[in-house]
Amino acid sequence: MAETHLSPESMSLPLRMSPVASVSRRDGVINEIRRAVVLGTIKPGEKLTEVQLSEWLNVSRPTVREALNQMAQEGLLVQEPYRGLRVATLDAAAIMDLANTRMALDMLAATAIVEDDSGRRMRMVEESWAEYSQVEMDPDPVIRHESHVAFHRKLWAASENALLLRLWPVTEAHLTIILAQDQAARADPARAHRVHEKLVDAIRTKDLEIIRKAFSEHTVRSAEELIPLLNTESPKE
Amino acid sequence: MAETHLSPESMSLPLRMSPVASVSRRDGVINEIRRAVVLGTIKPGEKLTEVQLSEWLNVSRPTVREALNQMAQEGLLVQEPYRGLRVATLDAAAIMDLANTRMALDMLAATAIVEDDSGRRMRMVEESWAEYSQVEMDPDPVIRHESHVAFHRKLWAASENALLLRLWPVTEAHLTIILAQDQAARADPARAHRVHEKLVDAIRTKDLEIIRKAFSEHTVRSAEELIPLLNTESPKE
DNA sequence: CCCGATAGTCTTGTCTGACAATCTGCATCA
DNA sequence: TGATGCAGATTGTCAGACAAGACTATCGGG
Repeated sequence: MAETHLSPESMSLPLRMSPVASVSRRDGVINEIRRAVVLGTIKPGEKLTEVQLSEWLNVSRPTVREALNQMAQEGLLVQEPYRGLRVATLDAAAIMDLANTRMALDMLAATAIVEDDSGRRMRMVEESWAEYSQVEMDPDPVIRHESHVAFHRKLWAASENALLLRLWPVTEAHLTIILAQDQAARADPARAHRVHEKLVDAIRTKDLEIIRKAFSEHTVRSAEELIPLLNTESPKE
Repeated sequence: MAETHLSPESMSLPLRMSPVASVSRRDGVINEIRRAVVLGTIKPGEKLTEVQLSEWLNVSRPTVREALNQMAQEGLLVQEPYRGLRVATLDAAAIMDLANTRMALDMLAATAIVEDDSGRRMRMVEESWAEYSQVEMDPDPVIRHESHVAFHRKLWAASENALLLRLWPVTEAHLTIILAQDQAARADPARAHRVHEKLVDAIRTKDLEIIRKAFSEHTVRSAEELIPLLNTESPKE
């Protein structure tokens, strides 16, 4: 996988319409590493070195370093001083922590959405759902993961709560780790579609109790299903 | 500020938890800038340049850069590509966002604390309260701010929710900005003491409704009081 | 006189190369 | 055999440099 150079000059045509703000090289590096984690190319617990990655991705060490710092701050990587970085591993407790925290924040977002009389926030939800529906069946698991993640981020964005949006990257990192640990988790896009459709339907009712049940179904239940699947092997290198 | 070496061999008991993990120079820079923001030395909206800060703090530009990146990620600074960094400013909506989000997450933490039968989490709350009480009347406003912030962080830590702890830095950054924008907000330590005492008392009852009321009193009310005090001057340099 | 284009400058983004601090593993010696 | 110390590896930090994009001010045209 050494030939994934993100040389911008190779493509002279400015016709890429991806809204990815990957203008900077650092963002490119981040995307590349994140993709490797999602794909399982880099396994949880595996050690990463700055020089290795800089050769790998054909960028300088400072650039790699900035990317790694950011990802460590988000929690996708864990950093031990003078000892390197590893892809984070999460245990059963962490999975439940994520589920509980998302319940709280998803409900916060939902409350803000249903309390908006202008209908703008609800419209944003519909937009997110439409975009998600378009690509959810993509054969590329990375694309599916990204669209899934983007859907939930847009749900938070629809609440128009500025802090919530800032909390998202950290939440997403945890989510990514968990899904990366269990490959089977993203094996059933049809089921994912049904669950998310119920979620949107619930939000449309504007009944917070119904919404809570739908989120519980979506988040807590899937977490409880995920925990027994944990392969609890010790971190190796 | 360089002589903070305390040899770990001197104390053989592994009792100490976090003396200051500021082993690195980057953390020193972060603390320095954060302190300047809290003190009002750097005002919201003011522009920061990397070279200026590196001369200022006597460190290299890459080090300053790493610090600035981290703080931008936390939200204390806002970063516009090729245009520099400024101390973030928050409007009334953002203050209410912070209050609502903290309500949700504080209640999540409180729920985890009261549901813990071992009593360990409640003991952590008591510890946090004891530490906070010791320094809350310190004449240095920065010390007071830090102890206040540390108290709330430890409340989240007491929930033993790993994700919550990772969400704290972003939350703290918003809190810091808001308090920095309104100097008067930290002018009354006695009142702060009463409010926080009621908070701890409420948690001791283990009654979630009482706890909710206390947090509401603490968080939402103070936010509503803060909003009219906003000096809505345009960002200058 | 006012307005728009262009050049210069400033700041960030990135690179190269280097050195110090620290951890790890292996070899040596009591 | 066990402890010690040295060498390699990796991170943390530094210095200097250049390119890319954005801001500013001057100059020319309407």
